[in-house]
Amino acid sequence: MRAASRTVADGQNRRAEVVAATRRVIARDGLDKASMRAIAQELGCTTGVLTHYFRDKEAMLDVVLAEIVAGVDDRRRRLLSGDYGLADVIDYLCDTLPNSDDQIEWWKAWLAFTSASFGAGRRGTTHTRFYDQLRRNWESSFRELAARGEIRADIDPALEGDSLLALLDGMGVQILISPDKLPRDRQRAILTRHFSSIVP
Amino acid sequence: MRAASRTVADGQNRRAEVVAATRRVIARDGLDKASMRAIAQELGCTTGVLTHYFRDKEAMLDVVLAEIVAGVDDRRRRLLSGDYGLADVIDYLCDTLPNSDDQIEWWKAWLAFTSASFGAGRRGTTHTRFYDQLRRNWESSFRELAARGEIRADIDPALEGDSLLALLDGMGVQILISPDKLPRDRQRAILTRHFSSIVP
DNA sequence: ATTGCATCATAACAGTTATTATGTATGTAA
DNA sequence: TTACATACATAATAACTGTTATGATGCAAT
Repeated sequence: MRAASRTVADGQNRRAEVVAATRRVIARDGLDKASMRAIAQELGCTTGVLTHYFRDKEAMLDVVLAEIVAGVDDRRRRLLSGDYGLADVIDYLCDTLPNSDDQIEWWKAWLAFTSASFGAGRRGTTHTRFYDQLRRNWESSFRELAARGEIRADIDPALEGDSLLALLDGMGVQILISPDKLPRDRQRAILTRHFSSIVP
Repeated sequence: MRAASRTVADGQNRRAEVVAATRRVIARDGLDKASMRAIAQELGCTTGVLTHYFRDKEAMLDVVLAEIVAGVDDRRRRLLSGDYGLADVIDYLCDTLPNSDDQIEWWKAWLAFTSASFGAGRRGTTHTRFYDQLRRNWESSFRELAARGEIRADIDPALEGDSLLALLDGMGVQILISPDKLPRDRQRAILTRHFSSIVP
């Protein structure tokens, strides 16, 4: 009945709409409040839609988590296009941090999965592998920056990657908890201070 | 009946036992799995004990959260006794990070509360106030270190506090996710690098 | 026209949740 | 002993959880 109000080819997007609604509820109300009925209500339908496009609730959450990871990759690929300096990295980091509504949603959902992954075993590996990948990516980026003379040549790329990853994660959490204590210019100051020891 | 196997004056400690069991279950199985029955089973009793000493489940969780905050304060007070240098701060930070079984439990529980506090509003203020306090504490510590000549005199104490707080939080999360990627010596390396720009 | 498939709604199911009320020992004080 | 509060266990309750089965609707092809 209500399907008549939808356009055709919606079936393709319908699945993505479910995922988006799921992520929205998780970010707004928390992972524990993200029940099938709550997600369905967020989308404006019944749970029949969810069960039609996904076998399990777990399958839904897996896709949400996968999209978060893919989103980080996408933004990072945009940074790496062409020659980028330390200033570009700082700009990229500020865009990645939970400043915009979009990023706040991503970060909250990601953090919800993170704390939930401690108990469970299956989704925990997703986190370790994702962070391993981020570590390797940053390491190679710092190696590249050092080779191009953007930063000092005697730095330890792996150590720089680990340090930045930790700082970034911590800043994200702090911003989510009290955004007004850590506005954009404050973030830039922290990042600039962090990189002050590796500028040539 | 089973109360006969307990000693007298237990009534005083019994409440603390409930809190400890609650924290244990949260750290091991996650906040969502920490049901009244699960906590009671962890303690080896029924939910009657829990309802006897606490009005709500929420009241229990509040005490758990308060104990975590108090634990951080206790450890910090031990650091501030007497003259402490930058090396002492690094030692303290390594002890605070989730390296020991105790600290792992504290950190996991804290992180569970953190991600859960985004949706709810009541417990969220606990987080913001706690972090504000940490921020102020670190700021004054850095000011003191600068006055004593342990670190450079031209640093920004508030910025140093914010930076360290973020880095510390991030390192804690990273260690919980993949402890073998961030062992103790690696942690020390990151902290040493972090402080390299403020040594005299 | 009819068959069939995709897309949902509805309802029932068993399980789990926190909360509450009630019962039952045990110890203490009068 | 009697009276009473402490310290639990037990059980019932209503609400909520994910999953599943069953229908209903509309479109597309035969």
